Amino acid sequence: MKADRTSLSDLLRVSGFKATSGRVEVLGLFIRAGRPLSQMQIMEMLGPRLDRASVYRILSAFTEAGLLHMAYVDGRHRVYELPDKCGHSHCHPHFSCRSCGMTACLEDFQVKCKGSIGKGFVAERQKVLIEGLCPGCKGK
Amino acid sequence: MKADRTSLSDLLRVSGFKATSGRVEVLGLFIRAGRPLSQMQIMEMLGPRLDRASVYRILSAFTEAGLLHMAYVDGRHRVYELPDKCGHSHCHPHFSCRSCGMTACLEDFQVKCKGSIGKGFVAERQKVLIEGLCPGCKGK
DNA sequence: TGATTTTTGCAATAATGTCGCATTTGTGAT
DNA sequence: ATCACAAATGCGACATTATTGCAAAAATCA
Ligand SMILES: [Mn+2]
Ligand SMILES: [Mn+2]
Ligand SMILES: [Zn+2]
Ligand SMILES: [Zn+2]
Repeated sequence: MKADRTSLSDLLRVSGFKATSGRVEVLGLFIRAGRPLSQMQIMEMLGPRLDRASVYRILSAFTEAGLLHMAYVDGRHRVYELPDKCGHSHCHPHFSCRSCGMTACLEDFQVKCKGSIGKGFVAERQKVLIEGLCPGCKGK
Repeated sequence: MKADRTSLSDLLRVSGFKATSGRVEVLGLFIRAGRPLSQMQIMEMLGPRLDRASVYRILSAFTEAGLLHMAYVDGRHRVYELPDKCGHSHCHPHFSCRSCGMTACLEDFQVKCKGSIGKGFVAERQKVLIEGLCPGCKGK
């Protein structure tokens, strides 16, 4: 995925957005990071160049437009990511380290659901989170 | 599970707690409800008999002691439940209706994870949430 | 009952997210 | 390049959820 300013601006306009500098920066962050990001992390990376409210509005707008997914909720933080690894009904699983808080996408991890969910229920999406220890925290 | 006041008090003391009236009431609510509950729901059920801060403290203390689990996060609400349907490494899946917000425990639903989670990672717990429509909301 | 320790209520504070509104910015037409 | 218009932003106020300090109250045990 190209991440230069022009490509980002084009992508934004194709998605129906004005290519404002804030939106270009936030989208670029996600593309360069290649991992889930929360509003707080984005603020830390961007510094005071973008207002808190604007970041929230950008994340909501991007999510509504399908440019981002809400990957999972980490404590009180909502964590977003590019949806390139997700299908319509299946957002891929994530891993979260209980020691350092590090998170990762489990792209090659398969989750099979067995059994009926119940009479009359319609399942549309599944969210799977694996908690444990990351390699860095494993050896204590 | 017996839910009379004496049994509840004994259970609390066995778990290392003083059997205060607030704790007896909260634990009794969970046992009688048989479903996940949030702090807000507890407050609504108990009325002004117990302070907000006390409910938060009771939920945290119960969870730390293993008397409760945090079942899942619903928007901004943390939802707790008795851990009687959960094993050490496997908290059973839950269902959440995207229309009415109704939630349910999927006790008979099995989730099989296939594939390695990755070199060096240690998986300790899995959290699975199925989103969709409940029977009441299914027919529109 | 009285001594001891824990828990509670209350109010203050924190953390996260939302909203209204004046100002600024991006865009497309001139 | 400039202009006009719609859309987005910054800012401050507000909302909601959760946490903390501390004096008062309650539970436990001798
Ligand atoms: Mn992911
Ligand atoms: Mn459950
Ligand atoms: Zn770690
Ligand atoms: Zn429903």
